Amino acid sequence: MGNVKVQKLPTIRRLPTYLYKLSEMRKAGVSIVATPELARYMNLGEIVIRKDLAVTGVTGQPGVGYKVKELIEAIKSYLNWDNSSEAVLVGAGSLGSALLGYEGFEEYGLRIIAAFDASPDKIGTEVHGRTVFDVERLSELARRLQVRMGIICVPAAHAQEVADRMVAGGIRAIWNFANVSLSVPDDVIVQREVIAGGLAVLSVKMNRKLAGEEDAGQLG
Amino acid sequence: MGNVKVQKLPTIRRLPTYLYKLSEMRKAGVSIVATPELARYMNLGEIVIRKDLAVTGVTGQPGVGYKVKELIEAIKSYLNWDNSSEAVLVGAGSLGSALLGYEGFEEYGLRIIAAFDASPDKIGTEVHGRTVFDVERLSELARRLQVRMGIICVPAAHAQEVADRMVAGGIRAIWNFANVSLSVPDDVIVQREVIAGGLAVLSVKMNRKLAGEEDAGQLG
DNA sequence: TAGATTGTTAATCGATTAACAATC
DNA sequence: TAGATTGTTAATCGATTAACAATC
Repeated sequence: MGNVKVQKLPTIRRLPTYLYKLSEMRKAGVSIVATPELARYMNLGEIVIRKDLAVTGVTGQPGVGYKVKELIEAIKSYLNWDNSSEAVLVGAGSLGSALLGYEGFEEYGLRIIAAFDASPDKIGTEVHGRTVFDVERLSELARRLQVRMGIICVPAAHAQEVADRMVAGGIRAIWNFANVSLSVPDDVIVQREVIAGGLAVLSVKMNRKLAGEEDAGQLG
Repeated sequence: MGNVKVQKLPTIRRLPTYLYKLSEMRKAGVSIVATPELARYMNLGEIVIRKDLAVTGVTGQPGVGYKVKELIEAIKSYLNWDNSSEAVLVGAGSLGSALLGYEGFEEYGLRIIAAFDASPDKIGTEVHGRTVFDVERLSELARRLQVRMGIICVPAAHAQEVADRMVAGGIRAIWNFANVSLSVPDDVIVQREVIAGGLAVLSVKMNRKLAGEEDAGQLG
């Protein structure tokens, strides 16, 4: 179904959080960071931090710590976020607009260069500085713009159709915020985002809490 | 740090996806579902599905399948989504507005009953039918409304302050979309949502794909 | 040298997968 | 009965945690 087996998924999911923290530190002029500080920030054990950082290939200095700048570069390189990739977004509703307005993506090597929608009310307007095109033109423009990544923010009922257009337009990676599983060719990757998943985890934690147990991280 | 150790996290994260699919099926008049169909929908192996459904305590009928209605109720009950809980949301920016506008939450037992913001431009306005109050009134109103859950959609720099107000207002569960780790008392639960985590996974999948490996799910 | 921290190796734990008997 | 599917038990695999030597 167009996907790739990936290991160390929990670590990978945490990398953007490290990246954010490290960037803040660099801005503040800090050049060295040691595990205990990151552990506190991440709400995780020190060993977890060291194992996480290890995947990037960076090696720290015993008794001292890691170079902030080196870590930032290594994480970006590991995620291939150093050469910023371009994406198109389909569905300029509330979620789509929120993503278009999120400035943090630049830091994550993502540039959303165009938006698409099916509604005549939206086509031709600008959302956070990006023109909204007719979704009919998605394949054509994706191909012309040489975009490799597509973000789907349309209602579930239209997601497959949008995915088809993306594939036809040469898109090879889809970030899917719609609540459906997509059928795509084997050489196309789909990452589905289910925000409600986090809510489910929170709900279970609440229930458990009321029942008694203790201790874990905020990420999970 | 105010948290609970939870097992079977991957399963829990998937439950909302099952719930969505099952609700669709019920709407379509389907009353029985078997593993193979769900496996196809979820892009997962059949055994995973059966193990997942097992946590809800529902028992299927060999050779036949599970009762859709029974599954829906069991999942909702497992997540405690049957008695819908109320929440307040802070930060009526683009992400906050998107969440306020998301109708799917009702299905997930969540009702956002009020919104808060610090900006005079927003205070007093309505966003998707909810009045935006001054964040100064957060503690007071949360207490009066007897709300147990808070959703944070403010910039990282203000998140801790908002969390403090929530705690002061009697909120015991925080869904945190800001890019910081929050300090809260031990009896408060925080679930941090890092959308960029999904982007990281997608990036790594892309890189691996270019390198060659194969096969996995869309959820991950 | 003493203190701190890294990074490796081993042990534990949980999640995923496989095999298969039980059931409709 | 035959075919399909469930659910249990065991095997494999990977992730988390612990212990500790190596290094600055």
